[in-house]
Amino acid sequence: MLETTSKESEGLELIPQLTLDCVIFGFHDNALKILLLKWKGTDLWSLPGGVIRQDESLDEAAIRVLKERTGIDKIFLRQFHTFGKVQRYDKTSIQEQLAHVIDPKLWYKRAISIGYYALVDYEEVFPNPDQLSDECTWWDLVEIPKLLFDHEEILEKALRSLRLELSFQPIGLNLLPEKFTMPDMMRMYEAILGKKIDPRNFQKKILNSGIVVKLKEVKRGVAHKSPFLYKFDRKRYEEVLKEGGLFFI
Amino acid sequence: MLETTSKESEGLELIPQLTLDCVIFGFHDNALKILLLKWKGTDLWSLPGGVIRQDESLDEAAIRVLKERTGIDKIFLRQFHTFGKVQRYDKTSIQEQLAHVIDPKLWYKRAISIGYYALVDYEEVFPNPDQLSDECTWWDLVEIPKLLFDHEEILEKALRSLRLELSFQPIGLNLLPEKFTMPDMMRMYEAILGKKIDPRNFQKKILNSGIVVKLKEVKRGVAHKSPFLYKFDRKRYEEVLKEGGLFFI
DNA sequence: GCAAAAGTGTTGGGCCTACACCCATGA
DNA sequence: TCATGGGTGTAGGCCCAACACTTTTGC
Repeated sequence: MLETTSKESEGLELIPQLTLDCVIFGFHDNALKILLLKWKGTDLWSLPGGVIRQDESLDEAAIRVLKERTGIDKIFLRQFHTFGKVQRYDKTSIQEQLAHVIDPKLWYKRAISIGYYALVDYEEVFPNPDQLSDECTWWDLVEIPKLLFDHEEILEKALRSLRLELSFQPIGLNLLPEKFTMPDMMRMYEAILGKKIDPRNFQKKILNSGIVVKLKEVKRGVAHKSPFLYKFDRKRYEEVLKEGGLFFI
Repeated sequence: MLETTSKESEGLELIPQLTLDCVIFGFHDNALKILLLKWKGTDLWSLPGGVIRQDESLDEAAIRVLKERTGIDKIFLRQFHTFGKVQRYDKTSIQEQLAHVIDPKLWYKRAISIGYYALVDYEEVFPNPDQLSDECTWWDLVEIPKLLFDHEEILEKALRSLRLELSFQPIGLNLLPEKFTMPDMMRMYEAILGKKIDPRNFQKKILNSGIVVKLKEVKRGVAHKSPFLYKFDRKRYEEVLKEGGLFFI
């Protein structure tokens, strides 16, 4: 999270003391992944973030940040919380650690940050560092390093919100590729919820809801039995979303 | 929602362009009520709101606003959304309508507002207008007048969030008085959800959850059969909250 | 042929829904 | 005594959870 005027926004009018942070979720290798930035010349990691211009809405700012970091612009995005404690973290320590990147005098005395999370198709993302970082990398949820600022708290809350949303809405259209297998989808749910699911019950439930349709193809080239492919039925998916159709797994 | 430096905060350092709006829910006469302010010398209504001081957290600011309007300081409070479109409403029109109260030159060109909702015990509230309004009054949810700014949208979203929360958590400890009857509680649920509930099923469900205990008293002085009184079992209530115990009605 | 993952059905229990009549009280 | 709202039980269905073996494929 940038809490200073960054190079990319130089000369543009910004909303003072207001920033945003994005928790970008992807799914790969049967694990939930999160996109993190490594600060230049350090081994310090944080969530991607940005500032808000006077001429863009909060949602537009979040979309811009996501586009910059991932190359994707059609994105599932949710604002989940605004973080506004007076002392969100130890600023002095951060200023020292990042003094070689940002002049300590440029930090706001206080910043409020709006938290967004996004679900993206891992395969379509081209991670792209910003001017203050020299790496933008996917991290497995269970291997996340220590994060700067209050980003562990933000991540925690994003994950809780995602799990809640998953509990009463279909999710996944944005996390999975166009065609996917039922075990893929199930492992996505397992990764998000952090628990094992019974494959028979899962399949019944998903098929009953009608949000996916079975294709007349199987996935070839994988070892063992070839799994069927499915795709989302977008119309039905939207319907279930609108109904607020309960959807506990 | 104040979008200018108001008298009450004169001389205090504020976070620029950031405000907060509160949807304060109460329950009375079997109806869900909302606290609204009438702007001085007008018949224009809006939600109570305020600004955020540099030395207070967002939550503290919300608590301060609630305390000022209701006199209550132990309050059930939820941050539910941050509203940040570039043009949240027709500013020119608002500036004209309120020109006699606020110098049009003092308005921010744009303000972002953090939405909170609160559940309070109607009986304990002493509604108290702020410096810019001459009335602070409860309104029945189904009789709400047109609201200024984008406050109808904010109210709408607050209600959706409240209903969602009601669906998977116990609620009501803060809306009902110390002792209440089962029909009271049921009508509170009906008022929030906007639909009829079967009294037998409701009672079973609530008693099963263990969040209330039956007292050895009945409510006297009401016409017709005397209903039993109940009170919340706070310990069990907190437990169910933590479990995230599902709680659909 | 063997190892690994995919695919698939049934049963029991609990929970939710639907539904109607009697009772106590104040007026 | 009457009108009004409070209090209460049961039966059916649906959904959910638990559970294990066969099939297919690549190696």
